[in-house]
Amino acid sequence: MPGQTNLANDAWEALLSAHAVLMKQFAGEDIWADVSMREYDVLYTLSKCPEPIRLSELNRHVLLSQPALSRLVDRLAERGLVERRPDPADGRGVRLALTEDGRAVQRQIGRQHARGVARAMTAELHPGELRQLETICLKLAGQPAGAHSKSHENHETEDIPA
Amino acid sequence: MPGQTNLANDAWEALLSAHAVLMKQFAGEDIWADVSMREYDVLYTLSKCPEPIRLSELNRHVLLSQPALSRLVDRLAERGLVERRPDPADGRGVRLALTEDGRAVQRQIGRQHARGVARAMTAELHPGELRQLETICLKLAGQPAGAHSKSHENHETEDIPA
DNA sequence: TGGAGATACATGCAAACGCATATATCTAAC
DNA sequence: GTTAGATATATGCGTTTGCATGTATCTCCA
Repeated sequence: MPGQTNLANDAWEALLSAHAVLMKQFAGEDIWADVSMREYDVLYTLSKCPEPIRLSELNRHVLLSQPALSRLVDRLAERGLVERRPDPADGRGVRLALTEDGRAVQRQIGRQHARGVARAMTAELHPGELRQLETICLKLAGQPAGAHSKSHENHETEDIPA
Repeated sequence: MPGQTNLANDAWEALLSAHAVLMKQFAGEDIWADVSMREYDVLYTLSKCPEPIRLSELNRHVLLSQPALSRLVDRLAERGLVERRPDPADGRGVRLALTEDGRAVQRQIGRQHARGVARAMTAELHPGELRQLETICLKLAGQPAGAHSKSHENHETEDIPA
């Protein structure tokens, strides 16, 4: 069934292309003086966790090798944006959470970044397409749309992905 | 209109998430011994160009800084996979193309990678969704679906994105 | 024509990355 | 209770990245 194959590969290429174009656009946003996009990605992920999470869990959401993430978190901790403490339940593990500063920084950058994201996305897509895109991508990410595992329902205008 | 904003940001987050999950999956594919994924991305892009292209043009398709791409191409050239020659029409520029070796390597890796891509994408999405995804992502990438600028119509099972 | 500014690519250098591996802890089987 | 193997994170090290900037060429207008 090479038809399916081409269809799938064309879709993946398009996704990759959209990702690259938008990332470049966002990278040019001039709001990354204090915190790089990768660092923001970590801060954002942490901001969505109701409780401290493990490094390995964080690593599932961030496209970095485990050592690279470990050291990135180091730097954020040294800057006082993230708190890293041993896990009482597992001596090997660490538990990571935003500090107050970290949360403040995430919100501040996030607010600005969200405008850029909304601008870029709504410029090309109408609401129906945005919903289609979300649904499809959630499937690809392995968390089908119905599965809103916990919180995250309808914050103000909070919540801004990287 | 914060409704649109949330919609847009949720869609972007989903796209980001899908990208990360799939990239990790593909990275684990065990076909990247000779050529890294980033290098393959360059080889693939070049493979789709009917004629040599400029570094700056290539850079529009690859998520790397200009100096990083310049050096990545250097390495590929040293390995004999890419040919880099001055542009007769513009003394500042270079023109890049795959060598025969480069084309062979791209095809070889691409063939295997394409299977992984097809497997991952078709596992979660049906053909209609694949088409929707492609259409939407092409809009985001700024090359609306109708605009198939040149070749690229219906090769065998050729054509495998990174 | 000539010179200011823009553009294309390359290079110096510090920071960040990935791979391999070390270390510590946990788990489970005996 | 030991011990073998798995898991979570950290560290050494060579490679790659990005930023700032350098060099060469092009463009355009006075």
